[in-house]
Amino acid sequence: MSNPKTRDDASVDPRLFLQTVARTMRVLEGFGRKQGPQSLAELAAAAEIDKSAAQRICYTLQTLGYLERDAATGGLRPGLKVLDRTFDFLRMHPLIERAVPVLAELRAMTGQRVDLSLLDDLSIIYAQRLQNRRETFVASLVGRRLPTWCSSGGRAMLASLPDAEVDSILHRSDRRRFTPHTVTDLAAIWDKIRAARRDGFAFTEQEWIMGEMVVAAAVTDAAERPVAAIHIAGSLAEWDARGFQLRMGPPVIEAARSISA
Amino acid sequence: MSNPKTRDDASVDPRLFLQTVARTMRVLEGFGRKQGPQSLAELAAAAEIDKSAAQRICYTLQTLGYLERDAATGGLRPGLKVLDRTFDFLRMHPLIERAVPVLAELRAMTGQRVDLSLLDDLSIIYAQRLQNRRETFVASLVGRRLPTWCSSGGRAMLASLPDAEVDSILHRSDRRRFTPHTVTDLAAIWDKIRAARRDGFAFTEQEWIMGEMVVAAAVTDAAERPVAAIHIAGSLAEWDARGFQLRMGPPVIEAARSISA
DNA sequence: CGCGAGCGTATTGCTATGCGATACGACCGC
DNA sequence: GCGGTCGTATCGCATAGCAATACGCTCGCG
Repeated sequence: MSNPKTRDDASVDPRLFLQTVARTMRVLEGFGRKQGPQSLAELAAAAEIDKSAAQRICYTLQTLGYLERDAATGGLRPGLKVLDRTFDFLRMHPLIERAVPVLAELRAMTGQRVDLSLLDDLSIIYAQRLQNRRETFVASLVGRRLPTWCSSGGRAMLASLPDAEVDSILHRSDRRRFTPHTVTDLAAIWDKIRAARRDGFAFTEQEWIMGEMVVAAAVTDAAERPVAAIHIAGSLAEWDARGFQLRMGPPVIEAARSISA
Repeated sequence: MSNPKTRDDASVDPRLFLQTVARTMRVLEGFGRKQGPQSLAELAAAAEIDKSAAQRICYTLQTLGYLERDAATGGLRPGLKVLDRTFDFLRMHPLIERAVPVLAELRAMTGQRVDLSLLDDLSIIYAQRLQNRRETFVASLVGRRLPTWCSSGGRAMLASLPDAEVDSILHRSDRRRFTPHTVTDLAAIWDKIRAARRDGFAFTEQEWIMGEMVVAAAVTDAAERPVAAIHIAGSLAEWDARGFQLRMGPPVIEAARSISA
């Protein structure tokens, strides 16, 4: 996850870098791996610190509401305060507030599921999701990461990047197969990206979830760099691929354009 | 926000409490107040630390991806990594994963907006939101806080608490008016809570947003304590209050029961 | 046109703060 | 009932973080 926005590890100034802060964040990041509440020892191991340090950090985080004890198991899990930070992130983000009404309108107009994702180098992250009527199985939550190289939004954003950066991302990505339809071949992915450049939107079909297809268009900032993507997802049970692109392509392009800087 | 789960300030053991961690979190909490990216000095002031400390903390958080520089203004705002913590919170929470399919089904069945909120003493926090077709103005995001005393979900959860705790929450709350219909009188609120105990769900009408009414039922844990609430929100333009309660009351009760421990 | 207030950034020596080894009691399963 | 592992508590030491200070920059106001 060596985000270009994130400072490079090599260039960290130890005079300004606070070990305690880094350890604290590593503790909070220890939840990514396993399901269910974690023990103090597990968090210590995940953060690569000893039990004493984990004890002090967890005690403090718990005091502040960023960790909670699970009533059932007695283990630790992220606390409610985390959602306050989520809210701040969404509120302070230059795109989100502008995007929300546009997404809502897009969803009302198309009747499909509409998502907003943000680019973070090798991953995209869902920041908003507006589901459609018949979607009962919503595995995706705010904060979910998907690989840039095989998601529709990711490909749309790649299409707005210079070739060299696309190559860099594709080469650093772990291009494993998620469904039988995932396109993993480099040349084939490049074909898809060129198609997205030509059409103004990317299209993927069952590359992540079977039965699902997605059109997506990139949102760019003032410097014309892609920062986000708008997705429209539909079911193969209701649409054929060609008709879906014809119907959803123009609105998704227009929506993305309208919130670009 | 003195959550009962949060350790009491008085009983903090200074031997285990890390000042640096607390300062770091106070910096991140500095975004709550104002709109738009913050300067280093503003964050320092909000966290009540000097510029040096803020510099070290912000440098570290930025390195780790929890803060970002805003491209336009050069100011600071919460970073993408925040959404990873959101995802962890949602994934690790004992209720959320069980709740999501139930909420989706409820939304499909009723066609209304459906929310899941969590109780945090004087506030409730939205953890999931499934909007309805015609909702174009979605001011509410994940992490949004609403007052417990005047929200439908909050009243439903109050109804599941012993009288003494209800009194405590009501008295510590700032009961200001949000719309002309907000019920601020203590005795009147108690009437509403007793009605919720009788009916199994709470009902509010235009107390937070004009034109909106909400039914909500509490979700309880193994100890029968309220931890969350399911809301169904509808528009006065489409329903009358009585009909809405008759139609939405039973399904919201059933949904809340099905995810209670 | 230039002055100064405010910003972000960089450096330093001091000591309070966080460190990690250690120890204790509780709980569980082999 | 006995190791293993858990969470919790204690303590002296040195290092990690502290606060003061200084520098250059950009605005906005005079």
